[in-house]
Amino acid sequence: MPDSDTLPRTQADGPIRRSRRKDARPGELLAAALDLFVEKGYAATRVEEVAQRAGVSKGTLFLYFSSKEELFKAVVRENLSGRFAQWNDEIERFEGSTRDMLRYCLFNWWERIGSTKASGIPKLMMSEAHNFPELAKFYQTEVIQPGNTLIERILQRGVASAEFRPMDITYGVYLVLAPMLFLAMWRHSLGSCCTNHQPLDPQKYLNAQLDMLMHGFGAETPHSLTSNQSHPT
Amino acid sequence: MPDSDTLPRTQADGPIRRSRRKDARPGELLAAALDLFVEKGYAATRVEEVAQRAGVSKGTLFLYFSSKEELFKAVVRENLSGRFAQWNDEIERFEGSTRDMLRYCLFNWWERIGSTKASGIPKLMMSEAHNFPELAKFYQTEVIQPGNTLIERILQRGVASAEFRPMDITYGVYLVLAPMLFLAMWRHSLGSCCTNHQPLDPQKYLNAQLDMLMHGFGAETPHSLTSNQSHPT
Amino acid sequence: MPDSDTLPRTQADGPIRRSRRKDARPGELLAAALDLFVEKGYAATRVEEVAQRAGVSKGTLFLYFSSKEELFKAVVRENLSGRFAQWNDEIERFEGSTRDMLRYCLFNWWERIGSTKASGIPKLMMSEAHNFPELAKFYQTEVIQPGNTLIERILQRGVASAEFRPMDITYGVYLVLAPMLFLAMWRHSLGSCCTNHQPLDPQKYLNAQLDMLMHGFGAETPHSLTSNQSHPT
Amino acid sequence: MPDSDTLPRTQADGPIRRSRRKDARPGELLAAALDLFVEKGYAATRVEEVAQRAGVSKGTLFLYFSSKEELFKAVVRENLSGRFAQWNDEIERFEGSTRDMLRYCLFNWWERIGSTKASGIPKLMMSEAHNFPELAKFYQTEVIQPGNTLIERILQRGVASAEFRPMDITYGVYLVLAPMLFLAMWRHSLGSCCTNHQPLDPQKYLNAQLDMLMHGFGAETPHSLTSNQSHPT
DNA sequence: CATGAATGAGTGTTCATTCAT
DNA sequence: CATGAATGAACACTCATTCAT
Repeated sequence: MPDSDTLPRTQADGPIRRSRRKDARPGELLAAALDLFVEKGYAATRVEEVAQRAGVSKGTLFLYFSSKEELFKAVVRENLSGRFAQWNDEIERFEGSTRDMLRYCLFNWWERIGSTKASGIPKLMMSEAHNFPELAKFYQTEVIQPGNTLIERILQRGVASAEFRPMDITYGVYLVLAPMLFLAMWRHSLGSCCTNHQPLDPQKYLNAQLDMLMHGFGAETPHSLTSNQSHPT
Repeated sequence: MPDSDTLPRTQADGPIRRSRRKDARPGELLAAALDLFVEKGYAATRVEEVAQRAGVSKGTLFLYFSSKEELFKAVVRENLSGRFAQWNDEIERFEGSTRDMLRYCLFNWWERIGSTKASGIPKLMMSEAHNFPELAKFYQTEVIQPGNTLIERILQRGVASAEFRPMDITYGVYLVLAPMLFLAMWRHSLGSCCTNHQPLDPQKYLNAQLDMLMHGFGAETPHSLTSNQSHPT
Repeated sequence: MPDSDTLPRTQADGPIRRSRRKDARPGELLAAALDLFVEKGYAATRVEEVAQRAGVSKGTLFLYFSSKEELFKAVVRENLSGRFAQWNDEIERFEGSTRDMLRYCLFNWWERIGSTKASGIPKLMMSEAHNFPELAKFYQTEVIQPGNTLIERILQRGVASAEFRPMDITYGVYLVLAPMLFLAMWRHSLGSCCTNHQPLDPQKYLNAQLDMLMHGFGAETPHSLTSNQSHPT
Repeated sequence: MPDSDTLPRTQADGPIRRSRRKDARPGELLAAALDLFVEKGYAATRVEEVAQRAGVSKGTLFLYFSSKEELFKAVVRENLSGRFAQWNDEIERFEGSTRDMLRYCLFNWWERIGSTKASGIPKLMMSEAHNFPELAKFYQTEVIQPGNTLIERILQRGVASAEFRPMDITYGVYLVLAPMLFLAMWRHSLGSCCTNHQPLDPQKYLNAQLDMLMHGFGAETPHSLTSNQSHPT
């Protein structure tokens, strides 16, 4: 799917890449970089290893990305921030109850982000934000703020339609965000190794969190949607 | 007294002697290391800085810890002195509603762990679990499982007393855990830098989460405990 | 017309063909290279920048010059097209006092060489002579010696006509040469950056030097201190 | 001689070197650095080579000098700028004619700077000033300005005592400076290779220049050609 | 025991050079 | 002929680790 065609290019489109016909190279590099960044962290990832995994030389990498930092930013754009435009669209076009919208959002996030390697990026940022303030600021602007705005809209819609009770939206956002980020972090850290007894089924986890949110946000329906949390997908 | 210095060593010299009589030095080193590892992550922490903060030379550090990796492991292990025994006691002795018990637990955790340096340990584990699987396993058994058990007990008490509706306890635990860990990590990473607009007031955050849990867990009270979220402390 | 392309090559292919029929390309490259070598020095000049300024690709540059070093040598050699023949003519035809001749020479040099890009060549040679001894030797025979001879003739003319007092011509040449070369180098280096206060007006500078030479060379001066220059130490 | 004790330390005294008893190391490094910088230029000199020539490892060099740039600055301070204090003293204490003072200065400069490797530094700066504006600014402040001031004082003294005729001091400085710098540059570039025919005897050269200056600066000469310096073009 | 000087492998980045198209 | 994508050898600088004192 030509998702990337609609990506909003926030920077001058990669200072280097010129020819359109051979975008395979940057793509492979971005994939390799995502893998390694998520696996080893930003600092511990060596650019040469990224290049090797993409099957090119170190010099070639710098042909497409002017620095390690730009490479990372490109990874974030490719996997996270570049998708908000589409998501905002989907939210705006969504017809149905805000509860369904919220459910749709969570499970959609899970499918497109949470269950993929992309969910390693938030974990990475949490781990390394302190050491790379430039990247932290970038992430703040490109991911956190759009994400928060997205959730805010949903909550405001719910409050406006009287589905949700009035709330402090700022902390309402955290009520939605925390479970998602926790899930992402868990999968990429403690959950991925040695928690073999009870592997935390994401579907069940998200259903539980969603059920909880419904009750918490719910305005009048006291003990309602506890039955059919099954994910429609 | 250095009696043992004159005794013939009957055991093969382990690479690092952790003599018990002078724990002052290792203690200061471990404290300094905790600070720095939490603040900057494993890779970005320089052993020299750890030594400086502990007031000793780099060489001395290596006298006590044979490598940076060993230092890191020691830091994590050292800070896992189980407080769970005490907490389990407190829980068992607790008289009052399970809702109050839950509230007590969260705010207590915040005061004793979340708001202190100790909350850096979970952050460390989340960040570095991938690179130190043995430590992760250790953390799993020493912290995760006891913690989960503690929360499980609370939930089971609530269900038993019909305060909480029946639930899948396994995922109920995550409903409680996720907001706490998210708070701890957020404060140590993205929340501490460049989120200048709204610094996430922990009290408000925990109240919101608690309110949410109460609604979610609540069995019959549809719109109840929304009044007294004020932290008793 | 590419006739020669179809002819069998009777000579061993030199690594670089410098065909005369399309000197446009090498010419532009040499001009661009001169600019950049003078401005930034040999090491700091990137061949890609040279190619860009000449409007061709990096690969094309290497089509004409087998290496950066060869390019540099070509730049220096190319710009040593002896103007000395013409100057010698002018000097020989010059009618007037030798003082005027000397003045004419200095200001003429300034106009044709010193103030133009050509003054970059002496700077290049001074800067890089150590790294390119062959070039230095070449420069020595092609520029230094003819130049010295030219100045020698002027001085000898002055001495012959009794305008100048007798002198060791060899060092008299340096008296004329030093100020000129100093001016050329100064403008291309320290004088061009950060000497913001007083940008060294070349006219004034040359006038001052010339005035000095006139006094120094002047024959009639009564109490010339030419006797005891011996260094006291 | 404890020259260095009187050096004005313009920066916080070398951020690293702490123990006073082992200054051998920095000294050897500075000597090696001077050698190589002069021989190969700033950019082309590899710090590892400096370290090797000093008999230490690359890491050790960075123990004493925090960067290549600081190393270079230290070399300049050690060999040039650090000596102005002493020279200014000598000038102020000098008793005798200003002509003798000027002669003393030139020959003294030759002995202490011109004839040593230190004279390679001005050449180096001329060659690389464009590429390292930081260094150029440093050199401007630490060497050129003090040097100019020193010469200005001499000239002003001569004018004040009526030994020298009135002059534009700014360009008078260049009259003194140009021959010295030319000599330094010549020795380190074209003069050092392949000019084997006539090796430019520095004593003779300086005497000739000095003689010239004396005549040029001389006050009493009756028919000074100061009138027609106007450029005929 | 404690030090801190010394080390050298490793990291991000640059750039002359090559070569398939 | 001309291109520009690809390369890999360097380089400045860092930092965990060692060891003589």
